[in-house]
Amino acid sequence: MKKKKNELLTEVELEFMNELWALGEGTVRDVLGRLPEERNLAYTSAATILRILEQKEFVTSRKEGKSHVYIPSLAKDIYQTRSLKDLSMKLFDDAPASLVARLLNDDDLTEETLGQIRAIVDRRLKDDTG
Amino acid sequence: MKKKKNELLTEVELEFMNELWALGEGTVRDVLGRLPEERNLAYTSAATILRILEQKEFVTSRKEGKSHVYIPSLAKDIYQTRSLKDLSMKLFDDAPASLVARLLNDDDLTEETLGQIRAIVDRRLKDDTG
DNA sequence: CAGTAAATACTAAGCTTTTCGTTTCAGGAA
DNA sequence: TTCCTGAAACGAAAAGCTTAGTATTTACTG
Repeated sequence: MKKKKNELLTEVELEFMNELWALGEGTVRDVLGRLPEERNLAYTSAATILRILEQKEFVTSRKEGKSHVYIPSLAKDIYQTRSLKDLSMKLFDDAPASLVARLLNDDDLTEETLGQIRAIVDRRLKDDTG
Repeated sequence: MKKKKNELLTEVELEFMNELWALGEGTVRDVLGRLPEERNLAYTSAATILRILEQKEFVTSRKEGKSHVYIPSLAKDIYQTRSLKDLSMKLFDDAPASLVARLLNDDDLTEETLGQIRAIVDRRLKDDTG
């Protein structure tokens, strides 16, 4: 009886969702138009991806003229949380703190980013205790 | 001339690497023995995965008696950093701070985890300035 | 050496993902 | 209505992932 739906997007699905999230909603042509020049994906391929996304219920669509307009049915922030949980589980022994530790260890982090992160943590702690 | 190697592990590859990282090194049987009861994977399947990992150069092996002992050639922390960079890039507009923000927004976080995260950030800032 | 048990190598089937060609369909123009 | 255009639906090829069966090799035992 375990339905065990796979709730994670594939690589290409994520690529498309990112464009839809940025657009709010859009047709096949809208999304295709946002992909980088060198992507060179056939129109029918893009249409297929969106149809699959709809089938998997990551987006819905409505008819407008002769086109379909696709709308994300999953908010980006929800999906971000889901992905982080998945990564934390699979690669950080389910310990979000060690994920943060690893992130902060990265030498490529700029001072600015570090400052932002501190601010975020501070704010969260303030909200919590005050 | 772009080599564009795919440096990310697949789902099952990661499952196996996790066991090898925990073990330090191990044979097919060692890894298989660490998988959960209900996984029920054939010995030959496990052997295939490890062979693939070796082929993709995520592990090396040495012969010991009649078995192969597999050794990670990629450290877990390196791979953690790589994965975080990938996720940050693909889902957080390349802004690690927004990744942290999302992580901290998660209601499931315990007080303890929050405290740990603050400590980690504090420590990192101290190291940096002092 | 021959026999046996355990491990590896080989091969392939069955999925899923990614891509796109062909066909079908709907709406507007002649 | 018939023709044309742009879009969607369908089907399927190509590639990669997961699983496992069969064949072969290896190392020990008598």
